Amino acid sequence: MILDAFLSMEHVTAEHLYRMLSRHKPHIGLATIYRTLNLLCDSGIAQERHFGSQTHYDNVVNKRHHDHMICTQCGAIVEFENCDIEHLQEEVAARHGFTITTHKLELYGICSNCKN
Amino acid sequence: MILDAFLSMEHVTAEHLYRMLSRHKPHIGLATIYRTLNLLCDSGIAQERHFGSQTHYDNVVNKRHHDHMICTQCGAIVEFENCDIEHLQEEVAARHGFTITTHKLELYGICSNCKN
DNA sequence: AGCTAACATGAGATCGGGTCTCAATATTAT
DNA sequence: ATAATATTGAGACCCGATCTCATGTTAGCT
Repeated sequence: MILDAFLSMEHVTAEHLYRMLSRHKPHIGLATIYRTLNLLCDSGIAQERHFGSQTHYDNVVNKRHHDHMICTQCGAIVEFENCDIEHLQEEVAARHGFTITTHKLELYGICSNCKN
Repeated sequence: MILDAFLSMEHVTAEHLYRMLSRHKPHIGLATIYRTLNLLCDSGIAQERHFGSQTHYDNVVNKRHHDHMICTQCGAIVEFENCDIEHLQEEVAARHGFTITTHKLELYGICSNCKN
């Protein structure tokens, strides 16, 4: 159930899944949701993202590496890829003798919908 | 006292300040440290950074906008500026009709010291 | 100096995400 | 059917950060 619900959306919080699932299964526990989401992360199906106070779990099935734009008004999350940025990051790191293992790039702002 | 201690270093956590200051002032409270750090943030002297589980407070007096590289081994934090990356970010955002208000770019990896 | 109103402090309670525990339940293998 | 193993849910617990409130400190008046 948790896997199905998770796969049906792009980004979700544990709380959100909990609310969704407890409609059909009233005694589901948050612990199980967190446990399952952690399993999904371990298996590479999900990835944790820390945009705000709550952890978002990103469904990365069939997705390549990408970064995020987050609308601070409606919470919309848009994904994007940009090799040029990645390349520049490597360049900066090399200049400091640094070897990158992971990185985090998040753009916060107002999405096109919220401007109108 | 808190301001002086804060200004004497580049990045610090509330806990770290607390341990430093309580050596000379045993009854100092964590609440006061957090309150003061929040004031410094409001006044633009400090900026919060969320690298790990604890909030780091970045002393931004006389600093321009910059991003960070964090060594996952020793915890060293290196600052860098890169206009090209910023520019590409704006480009990506514009392509999605997005107006950036802030962004977060963090490179995690191994610093030159830790490689030896 | 004396008085008061306004503010700052510290100890500990509280909050909020997330994890852990453990008894109960479900699954699997024999 | 039985025993061994794994999963679940309720609630306790953890940790960083914030809030509360009684006490201390400071500033502004006279």
